Amino acid sequence: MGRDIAEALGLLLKRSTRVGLHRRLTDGAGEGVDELTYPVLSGLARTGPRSAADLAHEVGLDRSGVTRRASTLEAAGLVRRDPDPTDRRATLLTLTDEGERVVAALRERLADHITDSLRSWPPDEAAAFAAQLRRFVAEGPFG
Amino acid sequence: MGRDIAEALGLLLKRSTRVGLHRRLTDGAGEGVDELTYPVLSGLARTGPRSAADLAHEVGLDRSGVTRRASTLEAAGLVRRDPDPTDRRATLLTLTDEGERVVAALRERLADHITDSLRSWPPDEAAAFAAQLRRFVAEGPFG
DNA sequence: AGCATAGCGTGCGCCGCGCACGCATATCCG
DNA sequence: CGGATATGCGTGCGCGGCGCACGCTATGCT
Repeated sequence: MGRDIAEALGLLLKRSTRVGLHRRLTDGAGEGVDELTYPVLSGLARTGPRSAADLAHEVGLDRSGVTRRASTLEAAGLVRRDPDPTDRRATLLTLTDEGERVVAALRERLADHITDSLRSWPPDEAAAFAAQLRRFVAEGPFG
Repeated sequence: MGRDIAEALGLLLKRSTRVGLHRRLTDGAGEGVDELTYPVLSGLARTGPRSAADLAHEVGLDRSGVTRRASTLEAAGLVRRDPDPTDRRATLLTLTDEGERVVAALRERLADHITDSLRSWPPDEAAAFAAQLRRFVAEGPFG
């Protein structure tokens, strides 16, 4: 039964890599945001202002990569570099209002997409599935 | 509610990219198989012998990439290049017995991993979740 | 004060990837 | 039946992202 999940997961991932989901999601989403910068943007929205090193660990990328992507986003006006008030070495990456708006729009777009694909499901089943998926991810094998 | 799924999916994907899941899965799995070659191996196991072009479309990669990865796997003795009997231009990529064994072992390893992480779930809930996940992927927004 | 440590940005080298070319074969059409 | 076009394959090339390491600044500990 774990085998069923593994198989479904495999298929899901096959279509959801950077070149799949993130590329399609961010296609035509404006200046500076693409399949590479999106994870940074999204991670930042998820946890609020964070240091580059923190974000790097979160995204599973090298710190330098996060820095560079953040610079792209900064140039596009979606991310701001604020000095950390408690540590003058650190700079906190923060979403600008525009950045917040963009990421919110993208998330809504994805959510709509998913909701739409669940149109034919009984509502209670869909809700149960959502809850279980959340739980699976939270407890899941990829913690 | 699609929003819940989207969020969970985002978290899931964040940890399941090539550098995450596939890397950890194939770590120490033997010569020639790593996070890059695994998708080729796995896709081949899923659909049987196929041409490189077909596989490329399946994996969402350029044909040249598939060719190169297949060469790696061939050198490791996991994949064989058979001439297509119906078309002398084409070469069918085929898993060797050793290749079958390796991919089976990897899948079992992943399945065990997942099953293990569902230990605390009521069995019927887990089964229902597996079925729903399969359905979601089949009908899903990333067809 | 002084040394070890942590955070940041940047230059460098590696490597995967997409593009395009050349070659072999197959198919189509006159 | 034969030339033209199309398809499949492997490979060379250039681009670009990424990890590593360096230099710099700031911090903390003794």
